[in-house]
Amino acid sequence: MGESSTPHNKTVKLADVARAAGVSQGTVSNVFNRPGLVSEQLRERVEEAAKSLGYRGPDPRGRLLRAGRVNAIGVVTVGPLNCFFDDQYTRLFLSGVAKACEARGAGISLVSAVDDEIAAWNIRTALVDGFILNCLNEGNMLVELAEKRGLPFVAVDFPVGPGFDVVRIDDYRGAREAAQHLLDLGHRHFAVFTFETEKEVRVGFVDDVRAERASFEVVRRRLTGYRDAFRAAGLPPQPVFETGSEFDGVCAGVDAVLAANPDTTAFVCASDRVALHVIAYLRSLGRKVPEDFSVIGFDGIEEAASSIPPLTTIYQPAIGKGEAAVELILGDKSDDVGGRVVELPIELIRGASTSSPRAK
Amino acid sequence: MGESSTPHNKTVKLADVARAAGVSQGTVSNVFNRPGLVSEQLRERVEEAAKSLGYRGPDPRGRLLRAGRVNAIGVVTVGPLNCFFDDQYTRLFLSGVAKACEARGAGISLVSAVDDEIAAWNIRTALVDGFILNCLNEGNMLVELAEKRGLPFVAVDFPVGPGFDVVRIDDYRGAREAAQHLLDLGHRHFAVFTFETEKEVRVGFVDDVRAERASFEVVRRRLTGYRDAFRAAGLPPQPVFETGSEFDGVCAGVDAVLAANPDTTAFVCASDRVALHVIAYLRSLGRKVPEDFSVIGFDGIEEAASSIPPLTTIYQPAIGKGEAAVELILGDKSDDVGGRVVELPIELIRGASTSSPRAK
DNA sequence: CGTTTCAACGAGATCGGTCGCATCAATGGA
DNA sequence: TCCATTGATGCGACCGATCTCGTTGAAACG
Repeated sequence: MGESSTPHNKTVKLADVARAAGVSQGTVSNVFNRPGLVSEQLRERVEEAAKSLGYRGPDPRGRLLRAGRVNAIGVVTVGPLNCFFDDQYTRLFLSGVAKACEARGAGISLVSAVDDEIAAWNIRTALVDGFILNCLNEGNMLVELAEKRGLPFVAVDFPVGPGFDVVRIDDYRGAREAAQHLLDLGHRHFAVFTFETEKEVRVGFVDDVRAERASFEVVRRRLTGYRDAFRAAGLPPQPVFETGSEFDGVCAGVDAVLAANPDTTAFVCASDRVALHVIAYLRSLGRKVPEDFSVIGFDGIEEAASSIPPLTTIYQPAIGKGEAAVELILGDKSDDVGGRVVELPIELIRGASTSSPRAK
Repeated sequence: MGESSTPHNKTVKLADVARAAGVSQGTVSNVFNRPGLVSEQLRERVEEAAKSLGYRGPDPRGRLLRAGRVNAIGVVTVGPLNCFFDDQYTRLFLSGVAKACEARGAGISLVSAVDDEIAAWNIRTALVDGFILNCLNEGNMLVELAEKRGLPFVAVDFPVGPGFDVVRIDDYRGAREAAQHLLDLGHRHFAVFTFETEKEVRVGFVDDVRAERASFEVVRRRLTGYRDAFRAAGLPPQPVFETGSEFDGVCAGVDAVLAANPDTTAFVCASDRVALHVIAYLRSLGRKVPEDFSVIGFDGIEEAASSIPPLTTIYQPAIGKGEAAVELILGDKSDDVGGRVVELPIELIRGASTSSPRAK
């Protein structure tokens, strides 16, 4: 009872093992990290000492401080952490990020930015080598915070800015192609279903002023694309409705649009998710797609291809965006001036959710 | 040209700011972390010095070494990183993990374990406060590695072991209920579609020996559940086919089973994903569900509820499992003896993919 | 006016490793 | 035999911040 046999009160560290084995710290470090540099005899002695002391190997914290590199990148998103997993498109994007990180042997840290304060703290203190900034609105604080942190970062779907890299698609063209596809089929009365124009979803019609002032540049670019397509076809402005991504908002949108304009024959949706909601709701109302209404999505997620009917949509390479973002951060650092822009191609996928409008 | 005005070659650190402001390091630290403890006058002086030196605030690496806590937990999965995002069930599980982490202000690190060596390195060196071990097979190295690391960890869907916590469901009962549901409907000829029985998928029939030796305990428990249900109903052993989770394997399974036993009327599937594949393939063969065949899934993912027909399935609380795992790691550490077991309830969801077999 | 008290701040000791360089012995060739 | 080379180790200096004490000064108190 006099003395404890195991020194459990203190964590054993490299120096303890070194002392016990009668060697220097550097040698112990080598035993664990570069065993080839150490003679077998000495190595065994050190390993024995380590085992008898219960040493578990070099603590990554000490290594980190010395090495400087974390070997992980942080993915930031506005909103709660689980929004990384709640959305199909985000999921695909992250899948690309994951694939590219894996290939480079890097890890991924999910950092949340539910509110401004948490975002600030997390971006200041996250243990990462760089950031991927997702779901941004223009002038977003995230970019400022990342700049302040001084680590490399990539902004996804963001207006090009000075000194940092951007990955994006041509949202304007995507929107315009979607509208054009329906125009080509003969549609003349549309409903445009858009993402939130402000930080908070506000289900309802969106007037021109609100459309032009939309916080998210993606939203502005797309709305402009639709507008230009309609205008070029000689059509008056078509109604724009902010539905958000949830089923309820979409239902409200369908109801409102059909009440305001019973001639509507085509729904132009901000995402496949919204489009699938539209189809489900129309079906529940006893209306058929594409016989009664044409519906076009955006994204090209898996569910869109296997839905009934298969969705016509604007495919964007979500996985490719994720991979590109990682490459920008982890890749060649020779010109770290930033300001590189990667714009990935989109493509119209002709499914069976669009057709010529029925003659009335 | 004699001297550079900005000392850009070295990173400025706390000590530099302290020297420039003529205060101690501790005071600078307080200015950034506990501003209230510092007189306004001094704070301004320090902040000015920091700004003029381009100091970006305390480096998290130093803080980490000193503080000890990373404030993040690592989620480990066998296989590539992107398998976190490629599977609906995993996605739900992680959504639960994310939610719980968010609530506690912790971050999430995704750590990959593609092969043994990478797993060993990552678990040894991941900057986390604890691990959630996912997708395990019995005797899996992951548990040993986590034990060696000496950090708290939770094993999900794993045989109970000494000294560590486990989150699971009653797979035996789930399987038995699934089979019983179909037995109650009058089915007598089944096909059981199972996950991989070894580390690598091997599409094909599974004999008793292989079934009993299955690497994954989940698989063994479920197969035992099915077997006991059939046995209790006075039925001979029913064919078990290893399909994996991909469409091709499932098609092969359907073909093989129908060729071997044309009387088959019911498919008992390892997951909703497999069940949906079965339904899709049967439909492509011109067979109807549930008129020609009954199909039951496992998991209760969203797609199962919205499929056509809605899937009958054994629901398991994937999100709840994730939350429970986080609670075990981050929660009350008073009894850190480990060995706690959280078993979450399952539930039979009656969809429309099962019915009484058609009289022949 | 002496003493207590408390806030504000400084000094120094960690936290746990890793890296560069010096050292020392052994080996090999001239 | 002697010097150059090579390989294995030891030594000490960081990496960057935070925590624990102890000190100081001034206000407060009797």
